[in-house]
Amino acid sequence: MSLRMALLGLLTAKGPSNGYALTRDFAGSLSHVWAAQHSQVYPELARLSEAGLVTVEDEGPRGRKRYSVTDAGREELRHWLTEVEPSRTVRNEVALRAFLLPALGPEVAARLVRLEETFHRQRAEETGQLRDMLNAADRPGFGAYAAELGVRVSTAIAEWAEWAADQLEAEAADARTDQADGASDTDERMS
Amino acid sequence: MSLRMALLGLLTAKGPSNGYALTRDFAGSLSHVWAAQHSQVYPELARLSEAGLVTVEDEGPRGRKRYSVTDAGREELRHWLTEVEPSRTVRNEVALRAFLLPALGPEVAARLVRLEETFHRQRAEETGQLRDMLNAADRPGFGAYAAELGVRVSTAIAEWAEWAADQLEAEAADARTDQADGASDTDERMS
DNA sequence: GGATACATGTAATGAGTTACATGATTCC
DNA sequence: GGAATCATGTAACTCATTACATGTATCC
Repeated sequence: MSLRMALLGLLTAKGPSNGYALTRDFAGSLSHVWAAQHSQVYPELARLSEAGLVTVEDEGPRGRKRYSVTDAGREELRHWLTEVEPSRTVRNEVALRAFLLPALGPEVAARLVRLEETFHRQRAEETGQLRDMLNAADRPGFGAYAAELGVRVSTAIAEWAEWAADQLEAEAADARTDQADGASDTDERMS
Repeated sequence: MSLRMALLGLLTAKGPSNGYALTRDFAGSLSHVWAAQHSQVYPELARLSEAGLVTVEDEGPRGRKRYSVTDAGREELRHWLTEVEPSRTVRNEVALRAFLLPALGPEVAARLVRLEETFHRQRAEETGQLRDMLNAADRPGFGAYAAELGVRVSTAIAEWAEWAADQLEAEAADARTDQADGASDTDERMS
């Protein structure tokens, strides 16, 4: 359902477009929000068309199809946004890895988390630039709220990673001094 | 792959367990990290067992099977955490809805975003309590890092929602005064 | 004895990924 | 003429959801 709505939304936001361009949008400005490959986009556009939520305006150069939203499509999007309870199911690999971290020794874990920090600092930076571009554009609004959200979430993750790495390094230091003291309640964790 | 690793990780963290209990973990402490239903858990445990990454320790009361991780399973988890590049594909319905917000009028959008704020403030609160419980437990570590991440991310989303709602309400107020002034470049957005 | 929680599975369907396949235009 | 990009599709497979199906122990 979400992909369907993403497509309706993109076509509402940008006006008529084709599958190829929409796929690029998923790889670009939408990439921190929703992912989709062309192999998913084309069939879904066909289904939307069959359902009367979009229409093929015309066929251009290399078999290119310009889709645009119909009134029914706009209504469907509005309905989904306002009436349908958001799905809150989370499936976040970064968080899963965070959960599993203690299965590793604190030193290895700290190193991994530092990498995570770098990645998310960078993502926050990039998304911030995107947001600034969107705000400067002629038609802000679309994408700008999502970009702001992206910046805030990436920053929060980066800060968590920094905190976690500090914790883990302290833990590693403790373990070392304990060992030096000959205190040996043997550590069962994997190294 | 992630579900597989989540199961290996849970069994590493908690020691031997059965499919029913593991499914409850996904609904509980793991619910803000990774989702899985029992219909996914049981077959995956069977596959893990066949691959020699877990073993059935014994069969209890109502056909209950106690699984525990093997050395091969522990090594597989370690390998995945340290050597396999994390998948960064994002599919976040909250963010998608944020992206699509401007397809609605600012007043309706503001109302929706306020609901979002409430939800995430609550989630942050709950996850914070979970984190405190985990930190007080005899074997902290597992889950505690993920819970801290959850608190920070939920808080960031709640703050974004507050900010966005303020923005949208200001926009709505602007639109009203414009209209009162008779300035009518007609608004094409859906209400 | 009846309700509830424990416990495990399968089947059908839908969503998403990767790989295969093809062809047209444009840029150099 | 060759490479890159534009453009659209399908097929096989994996992952995930919802619904179906069944039976056991425990609590009251």
